[in-house]
Amino acid sequence: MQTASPTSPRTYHIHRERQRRRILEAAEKLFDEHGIDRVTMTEIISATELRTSTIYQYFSSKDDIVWAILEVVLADFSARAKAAIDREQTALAKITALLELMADDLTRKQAKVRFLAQFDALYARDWPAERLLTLEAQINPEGFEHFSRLIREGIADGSLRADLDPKLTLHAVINAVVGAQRRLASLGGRVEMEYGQPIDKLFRETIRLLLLGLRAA
Amino acid sequence: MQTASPTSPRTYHIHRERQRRRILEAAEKLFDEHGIDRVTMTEIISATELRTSTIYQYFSSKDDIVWAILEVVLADFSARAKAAIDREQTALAKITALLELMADDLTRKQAKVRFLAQFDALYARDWPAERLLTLEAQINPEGFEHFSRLIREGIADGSLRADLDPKLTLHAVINAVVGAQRRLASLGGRVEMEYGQPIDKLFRETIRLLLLGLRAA
Amino acid sequence: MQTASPTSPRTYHIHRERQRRRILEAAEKLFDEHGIDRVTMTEIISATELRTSTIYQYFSSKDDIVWAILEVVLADFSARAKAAIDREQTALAKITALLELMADDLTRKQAKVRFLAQFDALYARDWPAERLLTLEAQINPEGFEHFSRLIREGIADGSLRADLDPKLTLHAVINAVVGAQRRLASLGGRVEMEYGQPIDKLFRETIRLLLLGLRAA
Amino acid sequence: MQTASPTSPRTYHIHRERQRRRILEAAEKLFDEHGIDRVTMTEIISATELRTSTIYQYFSSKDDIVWAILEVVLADFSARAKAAIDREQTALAKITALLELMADDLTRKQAKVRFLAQFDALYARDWPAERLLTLEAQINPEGFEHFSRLIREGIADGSLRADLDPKLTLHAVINAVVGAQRRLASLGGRVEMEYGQPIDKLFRETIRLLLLGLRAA
DNA sequence: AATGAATGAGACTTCATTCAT
DNA sequence: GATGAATGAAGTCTCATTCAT
Repeated sequence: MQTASPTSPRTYHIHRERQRRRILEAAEKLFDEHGIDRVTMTEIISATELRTSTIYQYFSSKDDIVWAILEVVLADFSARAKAAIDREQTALAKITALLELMADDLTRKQAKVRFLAQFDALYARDWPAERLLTLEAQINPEGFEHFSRLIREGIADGSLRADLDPKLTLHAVINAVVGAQRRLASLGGRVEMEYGQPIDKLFRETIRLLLLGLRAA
Repeated sequence: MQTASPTSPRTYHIHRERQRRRILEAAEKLFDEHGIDRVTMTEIISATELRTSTIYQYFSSKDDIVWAILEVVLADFSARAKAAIDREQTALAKITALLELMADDLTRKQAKVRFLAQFDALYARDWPAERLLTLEAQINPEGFEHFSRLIREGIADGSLRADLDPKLTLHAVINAVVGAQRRLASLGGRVEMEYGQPIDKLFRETIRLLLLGLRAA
Repeated sequence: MQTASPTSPRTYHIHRERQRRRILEAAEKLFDEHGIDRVTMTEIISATELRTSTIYQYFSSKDDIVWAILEVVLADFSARAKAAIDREQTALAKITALLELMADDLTRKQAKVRFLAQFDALYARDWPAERLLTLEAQINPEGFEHFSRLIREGIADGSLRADLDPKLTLHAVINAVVGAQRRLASLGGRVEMEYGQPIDKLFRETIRLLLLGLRAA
Repeated sequence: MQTASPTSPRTYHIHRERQRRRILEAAEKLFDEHGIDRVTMTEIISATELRTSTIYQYFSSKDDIVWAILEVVLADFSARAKAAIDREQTALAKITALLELMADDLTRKQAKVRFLAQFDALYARDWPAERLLTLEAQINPEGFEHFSRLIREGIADGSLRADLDPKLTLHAVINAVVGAQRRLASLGGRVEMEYGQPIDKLFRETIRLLLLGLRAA
């Protein structure tokens, strides 16, 4: 697919950016439909209407594409999470807002959650852990420090139980919620078949119980 | 690789069973070390010291091997779960026992949990959901009926909060706990790196919070 | 499939013969359904309810089975052909009877004709021509001598054109008729689709024209 | 095997076409020497001096190659047949020309005839009949209509017997002639051994008799 | 006579990626 | 920047047959 040949450096840049995005979108769609590891470069290429070798001018490998998508998805979530948290006052309200955001995403952006689930599974053994840490640090420079602080604030403001461990509790909650959310997104219709309950009801019940567990008596 | 030649029909059967198990064990080990989808038949074959064609006399495909392992793992867990639950009296105690069993498995049988995590991820899009349902039905004929009953009993015996939904709550808990457990097993050392906390502490904290959420006030 | 263990030599023989026939029948059915070369030993074996290695006690190879079937089919046809020819007086009537027998077989024993077609195709490059010649000599010791004689008789009795070549004509006719018959049997429904005419009408028209060509004016 | 590197789009196309033909020729030669089904991809590949994966850039499967050869062979024959027929005036002369063309092919292009014979035999049960019909329609859009017309013309111009059936006769003749021709090509030397007559004499005698049968008295 | 187990020798493809222009 | 051609390296599975009992 020939695009009008660009002339100025400015046009070059715009063109390149558009192509890049086109590739990413095609890949994301395919990843969601068939699973990351079951999508071949050839498929991405034909969905993009570029030629095989052209794509390698934009991304140096299939992994590169996956990571580029991850970056976008994580950055987007992180920004929204920050906004949601900042809108609230008490620590409990902040945590609640965060978890509710995840519930919304499960309903409204299920494909993206599924992508993250696949990413975890596939890459759990492959990457040097640093690569993800670097990416996270870059997106969310504060890191997990934030969590400890939130728990301490909550104990202080009386919204959370006093016996929680600042360095542990919120990590445990996040892990469980992320695990639950991604499992539901991955299994999709299968869970509903097995459990006889819609995905979002299940997830919201999980959140409710965890918050009950966190809340000061 | 010639094994001592069997003679009677009885011996035949024993021999066959032993070979089968040998294959399964080799495969399981490899799956755990490199990930189900990254293990090739060729690798399984050379780990088994059987010839290619011999393996196919026992299992008709790689998938077949995966499902056979799944069956063993699920059956084993199911039996232990039943035993653990039966030892307890109140509903809360039963649920606690179940979750604690999962914590034990995470510590002591991490490889198996990781296998299950990979299975879910890989097969989420592949299998006809029925295949798993059939397998589960066969292993645990009672199915999820049990969960509803447990919640009802717990409300009755005063060990659980009165506002729980028998058809929903325990399913949500199980999904969250399974999601958390498998995520921890999959990510392994990476979680510790990221969260600065050992896997089992994180998981036990998750359980503690959920039980707090379930418990009658 | 265990058959009551035979005791006397007599019983042995009967048993062996029955097994042999069972194998042959199963194979012939499969050959017709899927094509000789597409049927595997495994399929024949499971159709027979014998064990893999048992079959090799009866036939030393797949080829062996094919040839054994061929023998039966050819012998049967040869016997009927001889009978049909002997019933007639003039050479033309004898030839007509022979061709009509082939038309009957095309209609009533299409599967067998198809088998012969496949045999020709498959074995055209494989066997030492002698093997077939030997078989034919054994079934029909007179061989193609017969044909020359028939033409000569026909010229003498005035039923055939005088300008026919005893050493050539009937061979040409037989080749054409066999070619036509087997082609129709192989292509089956496809010919009807392509030509819009039923198989046996096509074949009988072929015969009619050839006989018109042979007949004295 | 690197071929002189192409440059312009024009050159690319020529290069591609040449490679394609090279593959087809190598395959056809092998098919003729050993039989379609006994030739493996590996053999075709090493005959072509291309790498495995390169071949698959040109043809997606062995079947694909077979069909591509078929297309060429049929198109070539069809063109020559049309030319031969168009050169003649009476229907009988046209039919004679067609049959004589087939006799020439049997002598001069025996390998191609053998290919067709094998194709029929091998694919008789496999293809969706439509695939061949489509191919034929594309090569010879007029189809079998032509045959009916020829017979009608011949009856009108007095060159053919009046009692022929326009919808049947020529189809029957073609089937017989094709059957005879392919059988002779397939069995090759074997026929001569069995019948003591050279292939082309046998075939020409067949034609002569059929034409005698068709001709007005 | 029957049979369980084993296997050598391949068959057909697939896929991410690179090179040269 | 775009692209046509090429490819190394695997990967999964099949099948007729034999051997030892």
